[in-house]
Amino acid sequence: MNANEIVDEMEKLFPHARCELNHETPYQLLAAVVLSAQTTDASVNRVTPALFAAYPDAAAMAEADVNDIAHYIHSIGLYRNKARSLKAMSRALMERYNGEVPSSFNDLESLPGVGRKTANVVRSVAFDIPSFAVDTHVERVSKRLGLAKPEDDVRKVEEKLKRKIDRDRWNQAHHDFIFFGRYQCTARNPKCEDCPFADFCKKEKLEAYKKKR
DNA sequence: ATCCCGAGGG
DNA sequence: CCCTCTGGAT
Repeated sequence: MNANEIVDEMEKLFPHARCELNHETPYQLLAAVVLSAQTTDASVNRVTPALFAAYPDAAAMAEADVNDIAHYIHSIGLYRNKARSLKAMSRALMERYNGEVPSSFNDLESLPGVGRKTANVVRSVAFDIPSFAVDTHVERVSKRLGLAKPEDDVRKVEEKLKRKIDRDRWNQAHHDFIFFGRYQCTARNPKCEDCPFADFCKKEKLEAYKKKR
């Protein structure tokens, strides 16, 4: 089964795969993705309504007190770093981009608290520019399905996925991988019984590799 | 005890 | 490459 056929199967399993971070604007998506590091989307969605009611855009967040931001997002963890990032990112947006979220990868990645993964998600979801963000789910699923090698870093995984999957499918495939990873091919206790990829899965091999290092 | 749509610093 | 930041869910 080649990569495009794998994506076909994922889309049969999860026909409604999409971004699950609630947001109204590109700025709110950007902020929500920054908050989503090492946290579930459900947890982020619990804090963003009050956070965005208080600070709906870059102009408001740029003027906010970091401790006040931290109070709103405390329950999601890593809250000190994230509060600092939100304020610094928003100030940079005001100073360099007139408060608007830029669509270029380099502009996005230059923002405080915004790395490769966040920049790719914003380009894909907010601007519909073909991208492939590699997060914990995409990396795990790609390696289990043999689309990447155990020793590949996220950068290498992204390269391989882009090479193997048709460009016009990148944005949807990203969400297909996330849903598959989140609801079927979970990190712990994956549902291998009814998995269409079980016959060529590299899960055991991958765990053997991880153990001896 | 492990994992969750990571980024920055060493 | 590594480490740290961090609460909540399982």
